[in-house]
Amino acid sequence: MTVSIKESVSLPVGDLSNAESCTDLFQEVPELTYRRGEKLFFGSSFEVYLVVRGIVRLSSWHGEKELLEDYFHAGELVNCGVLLGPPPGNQVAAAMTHRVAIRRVSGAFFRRVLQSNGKLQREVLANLYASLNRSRDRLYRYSLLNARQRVIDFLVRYAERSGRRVGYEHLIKPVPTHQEMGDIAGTARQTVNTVLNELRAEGLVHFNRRYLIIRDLGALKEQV
DNA sequence: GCATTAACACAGA
DNA sequence: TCTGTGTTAATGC
Repeated sequence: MTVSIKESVSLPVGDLSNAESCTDLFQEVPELTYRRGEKLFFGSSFEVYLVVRGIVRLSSWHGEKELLEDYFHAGELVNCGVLLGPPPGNQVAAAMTHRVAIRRVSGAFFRRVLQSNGKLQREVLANLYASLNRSRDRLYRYSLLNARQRVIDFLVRYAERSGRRVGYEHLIKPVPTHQEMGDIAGTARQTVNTVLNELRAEGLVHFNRRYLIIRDLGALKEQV
């Protein structure tokens, strides 16, 4: 079953066999925007998505329970696996931040371009490898870290991935909600709140609804 | 003792 | 006024 919330898949035109980067494949297709929580797809998707703005969360459903598998920032590709085999069928991709923009092309089109472009093949492999590593890291975190450490680990990773460096500090803006941080860290939103307040009391972070500043990323890392 | 669940207050739409 | 979020207290494992 393929169900897309926003239909109208358009194909890029022109010769892309010499494309320098995977993002080139998305240049001709229109940008689609999503509000927080809105679904990019559910069930199976045979398309590949480029995140242009915001964060996309990918999760899978197992009966009544949802497992957050991965999340993707601007510039990253979602659903790359469809280039190598059929999608699992129980996945949901949704906008995790306020305003998410993506572009998408069909997996079939993507595969055609890949066949004659070794550079893009290596880029896709690197992308899949990075995703594999994130999964392995998540397994490590769930089995070896407690809730507090997982929240801190999330902060460090998030800051390094999409935080802005301001002098010795790191600015996270906009701030994910405690609910979202809890989803990613695998804990309750109340626990996230408790940990953040402890870190604030220790002078390691400063935050409000609009932004979060990590005073000392190094000191934070040592707590994981 | 740690983490989740419950309960409540508050802010923004 | 309603929904989502932040905070604190109670409960369970």
